[in-house]
Amino acid sequence: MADSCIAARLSHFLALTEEEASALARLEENPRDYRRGEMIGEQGAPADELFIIRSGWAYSHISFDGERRQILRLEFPGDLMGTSSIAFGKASDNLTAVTDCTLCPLDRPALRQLFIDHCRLAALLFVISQAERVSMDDRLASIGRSSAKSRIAALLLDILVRFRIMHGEDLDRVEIPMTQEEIGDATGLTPVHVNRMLQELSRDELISRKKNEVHILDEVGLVELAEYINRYADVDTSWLPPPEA
Amino acid sequence: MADSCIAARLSHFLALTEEEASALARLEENPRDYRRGEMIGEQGAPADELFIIRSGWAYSHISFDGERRQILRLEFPGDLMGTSSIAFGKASDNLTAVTDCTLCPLDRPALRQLFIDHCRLAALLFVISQAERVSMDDRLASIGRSSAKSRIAALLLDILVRFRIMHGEDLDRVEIPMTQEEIGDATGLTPVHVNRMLQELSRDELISRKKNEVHILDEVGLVELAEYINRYADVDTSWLPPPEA
DNA sequence: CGGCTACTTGACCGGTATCAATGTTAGTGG
DNA sequence: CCACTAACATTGATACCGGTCAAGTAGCCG
Repeated sequence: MADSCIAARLSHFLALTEEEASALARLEENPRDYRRGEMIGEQGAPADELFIIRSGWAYSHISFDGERRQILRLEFPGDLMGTSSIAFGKASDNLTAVTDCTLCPLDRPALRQLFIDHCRLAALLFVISQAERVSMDDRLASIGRSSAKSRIAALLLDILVRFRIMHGEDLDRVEIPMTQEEIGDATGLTPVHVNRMLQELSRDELISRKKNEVHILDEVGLVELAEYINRYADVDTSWLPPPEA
Repeated sequence: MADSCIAARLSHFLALTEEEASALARLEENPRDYRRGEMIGEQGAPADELFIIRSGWAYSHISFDGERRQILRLEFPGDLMGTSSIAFGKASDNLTAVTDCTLCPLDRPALRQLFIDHCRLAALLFVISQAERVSMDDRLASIGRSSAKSRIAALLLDILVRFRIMHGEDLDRVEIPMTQEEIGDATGLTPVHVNRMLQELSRDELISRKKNEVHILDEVGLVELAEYINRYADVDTSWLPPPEA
């Protein structure tokens, strides 16, 4: 099987059949490249594509009066982006490339076919989307009810934990290619204050930084500070329909 | 057919086949009553039920150290609560009755069977969960990036717009049976500040209040202040798999 | 009537935003 | 290789929004 990002991602939750893996691989036939900072999709534009990230980072965000904006989700290799446009004809958010990245567009008919042919994968996508929703719940709680320092800690942990899905459990450092302004847009803070909080986290010896790389020194301390709950650890796939053989 | 809450809800989005409707009807169990303030489900508890609200208000919330908490979603009649427990064995949030209310519990194992037998319904649930996610996106943006007054305005508008679905488009006043502390838990504010902002909205003649009833005086002004986007436009289900019959 | 609970009001404080200046790094063209 | 530039990161000074604390008021229900 040619390397399919989405298959690699899903197989962390479930042992895929040969059939399923190749159906997924077929979704990724026409990769498209975007440059750092390039806008992939725009709020309000008619959208009948989803994207699977093959490489690079992207994020979805809502912007207000042109200045303020809120980053909603960071999207990593293997993630399925733009799923909100499944429910609406129009995109509800902007998609922007954080780094140069390669995406595999996938149109709604293809997804539909997947739902028909591979119910088990459909159910798995549903489960994953619930997990994402729960993690949005946690972000809402974090932004609504905790301090700037805790929010930054929560963001860092979320990135770390999600990277571990692809890179192994002993990962303790991540290259974060976002500007501090972007981190602020994700956490609801100003860039200046992001900077100060990162410094405080370093001073508290919870993390250390070199260039864009963040090294997690005291994960337990960070988890406590952020009141972080790792939701991906609890995903339950035992109830899914059986493989179709 | 005895009135099935969930079939009624889903048929707002899609014409159900006879087969599908009766499969849904089989999921239903006896309605259950809860009193104002009663906890319906608890964070971390094993959860194998979903609920459809037949009457009353409820909300889901996460609580932290016992004091602080964040209300995630307000749930009104017709809403499906507890879907995150489909993906996890355990509830990720608390469910509490705002008013006395009547709920229809749905059996989770039976819902699993539904995924196997009726992929189209599974896809529909997927779509609905995406729509909910988009509305969470808006709340995240509101809480992350706007002022206290705007957040209150956004909450009021959201309640109003969702009530209109059931009570008609010319509705301009809503009875809100929440305490100001609960409004604070929904918007990430303290009860004291909620009070001040409500008074400011009144002083600005955007709303007026009598007891718990809020009268929307200047909807355009509120929408502008909150930068509110009404997402409850038609959900697009045109791409779903065809009925199986 | 008393004792809740929720709402209201005022005084004050602190965390975060804002504004502004400086330092640092990467890229670009000569 | 260096000068120039443009982002981005860092630092400091100050302002303000919303939090905290505390006291008082108004309903409501026994």
